[in-house]
Amino acid sequence: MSRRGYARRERILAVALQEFAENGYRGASLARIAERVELSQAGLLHHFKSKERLLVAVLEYRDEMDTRRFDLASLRGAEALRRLADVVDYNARMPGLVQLFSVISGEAVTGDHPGHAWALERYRRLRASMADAFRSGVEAGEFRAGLDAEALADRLIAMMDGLQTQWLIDPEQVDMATIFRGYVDDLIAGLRP
Amino acid sequence: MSRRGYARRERILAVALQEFAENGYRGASLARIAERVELSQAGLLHHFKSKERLLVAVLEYRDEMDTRRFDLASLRGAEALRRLADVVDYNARMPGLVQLFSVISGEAVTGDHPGHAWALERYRRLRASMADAFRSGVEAGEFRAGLDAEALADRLIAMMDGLQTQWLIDPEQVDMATIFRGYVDDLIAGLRP
DNA sequence: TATAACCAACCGAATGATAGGTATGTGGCC
DNA sequence: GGCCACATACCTATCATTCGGTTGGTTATA
Repeated sequence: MSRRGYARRERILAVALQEFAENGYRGASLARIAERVELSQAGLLHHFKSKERLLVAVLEYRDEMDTRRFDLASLRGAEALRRLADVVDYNARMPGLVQLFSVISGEAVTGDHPGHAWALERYRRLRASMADAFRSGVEAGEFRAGLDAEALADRLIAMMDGLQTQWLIDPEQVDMATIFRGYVDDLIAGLRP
Repeated sequence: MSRRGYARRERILAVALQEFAENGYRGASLARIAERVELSQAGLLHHFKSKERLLVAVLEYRDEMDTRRFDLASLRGAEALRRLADVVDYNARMPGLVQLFSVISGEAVTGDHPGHAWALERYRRLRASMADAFRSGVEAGEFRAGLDAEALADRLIAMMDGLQTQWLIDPEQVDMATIFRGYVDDLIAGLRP
């Protein structure tokens, strides 16, 4: 891939991210994306062979950015939870990213959706990572023994994602970042041995 | 409206609910809904003048069923929270209803979506209702004074909705009802004066 | 009781827009 | 010269919606 081609792909991914976030997978149109990148539709499909592949590429692109910015898996105990609250803080300043995630994972509950595999994988990875954090917190004496790490991880993820949806629908009423941090703080306090 | 017409409308609403749940608003097609109701597309549009109106009718239809089944607003304190856990129990046996809600509120984060007003209204009503429950719990001496009723309500709704999405995407790993009840029980225990 | 008027409940066909995707060609950079 | 990065042109499918009708039953009137 040439330098020019590479730059174009980045452009396409950025625009497609916005369009998918705005309209969902089904609602987004290749024609509109192409127009915004100043390309013909066929030209767009030269870079990504189908709409489905474009979505997958966008999701991977987003995941890659996230992983680079926050290395959650390497943290343990309360520190991991606080870092997750940092992620939410960051997201609160990036409504586009949150909206992409929210719209796509809403659509992707259907098994045949092209984003389904991604959503499933993301949940499992995040759940495993947070469950580890709870367990390592126990080992470190930070959290009381006997906690249900998987259930706590599920709750944490549900809280994060649920607040995102609420915040997107009603941004004036819902202070996502503050509420999430409040939950995390209460959780840490409640788990002390 | 004739008896026959009324029955037809009910049929349409039931089928449309499934289709919107399956494919979202944008992904659903009037042609397919009409086909399943054994009606021409024009015949379908005789009963509901546009796709948008059909969606709104479906959402209202679902809300009405819910309201009839669970009268959340009249309950107070811990009782209201436990009743919400009952709702989640019930939902766990009705994946279609949960999916409708999940898909539509995912799509409806965009302001111009025909379900946006519904989603906004639903959040605000539910938040007010649950915040009241927390406050009345304080008055009854069930919960400690000084709690942030609105924030707790937001958390509760986020938890419920977030778990629904997780459950739909990964039903084998996520036991929505149990996890939610666990959260509610912990919450009630943690709020004791 | 017969009939005229009306209306809900449809249907078939057509509309214009838009969808994703393909086949074929071409200009420019390495 | 060869390949990457496109464009033009085109295809078929599907979309929501509209129009102009036809039924069959109900209601009001004479």
